[in-house]
Amino acid sequence: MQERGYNAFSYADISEKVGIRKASIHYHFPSKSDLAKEALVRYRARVRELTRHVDQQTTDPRQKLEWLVNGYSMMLREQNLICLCGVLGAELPTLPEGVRNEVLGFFSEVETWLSGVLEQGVKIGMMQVEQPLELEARLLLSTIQGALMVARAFNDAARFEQACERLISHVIKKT
Amino acid sequence: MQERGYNAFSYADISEKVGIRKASIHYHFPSKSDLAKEALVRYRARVRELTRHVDQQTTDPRQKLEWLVNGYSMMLREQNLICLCGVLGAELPTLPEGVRNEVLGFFSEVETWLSGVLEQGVKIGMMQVEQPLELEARLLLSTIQGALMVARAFNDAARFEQACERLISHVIKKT
DNA sequence: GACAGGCTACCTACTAGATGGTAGACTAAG
DNA sequence: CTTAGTCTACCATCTAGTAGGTAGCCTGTC
Repeated sequence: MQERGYNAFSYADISEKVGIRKASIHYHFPSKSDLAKEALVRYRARVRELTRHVDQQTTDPRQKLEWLVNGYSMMLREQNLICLCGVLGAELPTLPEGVRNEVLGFFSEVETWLSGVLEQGVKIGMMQVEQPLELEARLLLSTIQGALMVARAFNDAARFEQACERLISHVIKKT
Repeated sequence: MQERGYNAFSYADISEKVGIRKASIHYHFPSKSDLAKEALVRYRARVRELTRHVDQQTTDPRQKLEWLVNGYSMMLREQNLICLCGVLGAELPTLPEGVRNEVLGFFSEVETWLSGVLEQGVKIGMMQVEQPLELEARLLLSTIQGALMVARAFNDAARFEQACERLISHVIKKT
């Protein structure tokens, strides 16, 4: 799903990969939207875990941002994958409502975390933002998603890293 | 295709919309990839026309960027559509090769144009970039694509405009 | 001017295979 | 004996794509 999107994977694909029959997968996930929803719940939990871990490991806001970027960067380099919600976001009008809501929830959650990081950076005088934090956070999320997509298209993970590095360095000015 | 992506539209959908039978569409576009390729050729031509028009209308590089952003913004507001190549980029691993190449070609072409605009801005002393123009152009493209996707997800075109405005104003510093 | 051949654009009817999903039997483990 | 998990076998529907036919138009030839 993360590789091919919601509309381009099937129960048969999964059946082949995990080695049990289609019907058995339907036993665990009655409908495709159940399956996708569960995948999203787990994906969100994983990302949440990463941000929590980062929050514990450092107080340096810039480093926090870089850690998130690094997480995506590794996924891109090692598995050629972009953000699950980036893929699904592009297919949004075709998704069942429950799935759509998970994707939107993910975006909101990440934006909220990013806002918090920026707020902290401003508070300790390390960053200087020029617009409401919320808008800065949205820009960060958008660029991450777009840069992942374009970088994978060109099979060039450096594109992603450079774009994020550039954005972090210059949109958030150090004083 | 621009709304739902490559994998979520069918000949039957088109047949219904244009009022001729599926087989007749196959007469004009034998395979789905032919159809998609042709759509991309025309989409690219449209965007190329826009950039050419912009190049003729103004020499102000900032205004040029804003015109491009405006083009997308209108598409988003009026038809709820994001960039065709943004949608297809997310599905890239599932696309036939010919289609994939058109998408990549589009990205390259836009990046080249953006580089040119930035170069001109630097030359006339209106902009000040801190990295190779190419990298700045890539950042712009990535943000445009990502911001379109996220903005449509939240059904909030202002998100797209704000993100682009923010990026144009601050990544490219006026001297 | 008539007529033959070819061409364009469409049609109906079909195919083989994939899709998400279900019914009901089997099996192993507690 | 129950139950969770798997299986085989099936279903209706949709998919891209094909075969073959037809109506109308253009063009070259007698």
